Amino acid sequence: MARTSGSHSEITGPRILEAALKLFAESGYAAVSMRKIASEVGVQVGALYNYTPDKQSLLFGLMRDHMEKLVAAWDQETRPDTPMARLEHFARFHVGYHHVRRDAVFIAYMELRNLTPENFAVIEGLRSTYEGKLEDILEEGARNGSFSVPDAKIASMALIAMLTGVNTWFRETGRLPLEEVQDIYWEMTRKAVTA
Amino acid sequence: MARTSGSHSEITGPRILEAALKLFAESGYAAVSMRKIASEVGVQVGALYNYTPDKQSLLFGLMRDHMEKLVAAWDQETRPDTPMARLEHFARFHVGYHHVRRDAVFIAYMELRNLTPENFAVIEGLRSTYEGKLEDILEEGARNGSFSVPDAKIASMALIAMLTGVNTWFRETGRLPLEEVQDIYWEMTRKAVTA
DNA sequence: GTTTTTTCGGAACAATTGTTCAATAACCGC
DNA sequence: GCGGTTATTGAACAATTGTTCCGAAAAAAC
Repeated sequence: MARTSGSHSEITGPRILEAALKLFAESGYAAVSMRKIASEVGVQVGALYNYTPDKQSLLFGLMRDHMEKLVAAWDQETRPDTPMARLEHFARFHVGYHHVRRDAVFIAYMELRNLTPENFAVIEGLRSTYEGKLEDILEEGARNGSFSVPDAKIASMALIAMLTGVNTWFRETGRLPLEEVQDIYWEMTRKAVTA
Repeated sequence: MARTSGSHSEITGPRILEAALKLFAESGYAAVSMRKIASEVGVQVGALYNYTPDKQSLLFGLMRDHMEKLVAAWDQETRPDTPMARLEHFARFHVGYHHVRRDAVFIAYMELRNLTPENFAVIEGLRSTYEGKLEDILEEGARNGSFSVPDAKIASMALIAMLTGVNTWFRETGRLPLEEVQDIYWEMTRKAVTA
């Protein structure tokens, strides 16, 4: 056989990315073979190489895409007037955005080791950019007296770790709806940075 | 050749565990071959199987050992009188203990996916046990009015995520000594759970 | 309807994987 | 220094890995 009936790059391409995202998140980059990805898509291994030069690019593409969209999404959010309101917006945005993109978030945090040094630097830069958004909010709030943070950089890392942690346990079928979880985490966030 | 001069199971055994710990932490379980571990120890692959039945047991043994020691170490700590003092002790202990065992902590959090279901259940149980220690403190403090936490379970997960996050960025050569970092994180922890 | 382009199957490649095992040399109690 | 025990080598195994490539079939262009 050769080209299959109904095959289209606009269909197969995204399906490969979806499959890779899902499988990398489930089992980890190194544990997922190109054949497993192909099988998930319903295609032979060779076909994957019409869409990616190699496995590493597949991973890097997914991670870069996620991080760029994350930064862009935050930049497009409304910007409330006060640091306090901006921090609340950030906390809720972070939890919500990360929740609906569990797999991509998981990969972006877990597969850094499997990136080549150059690719790692790119992702790390994007992560640093995003983290800087929170750091800026904390610094503004510290300056105008809204917050009490001795070190905005450390505080931003601490808060992001806490907020991102929601993904490790929250399930939509669980005890609480996401909105209540966001309320709780925002409350802890607010108290942690105020006097 | 056969047995090498100076070889001893009391020496090789621990060295294999050290090498596996280091390499798993560096590159991830799936990306580390048994040959790489052997090479790090300075031995041939076959020799590893005098010390572990298979690769999975090597990983599981490292993770279980770490988690059991973590729980035991906390149980042996002094138990201050008030929930507030106990929480402070926990925050500082957690950051300190995790810092000096970076590799084991990293593996215990990153390689859960590579455990068989039975092994996963064991590790998950130990993690839950440890987390329960913090949850208990928060609940006691909530009952006697020291803390203001609407949900001790969620709060404990949030705090552990925040505290564990220190490991992702703290380096001893960095700007601050660990003691100051512990001060900052304890301050955020305290404020996050008080009214 | 013919030609060009797009997309994929299927086989092949060398390299690497986890694991087993017989042979053998070093160690150690006597 | 002899004999049993312990620890390791080195080769071998089948299975799987990422990647390449050619031919062929479907789709698109004309």
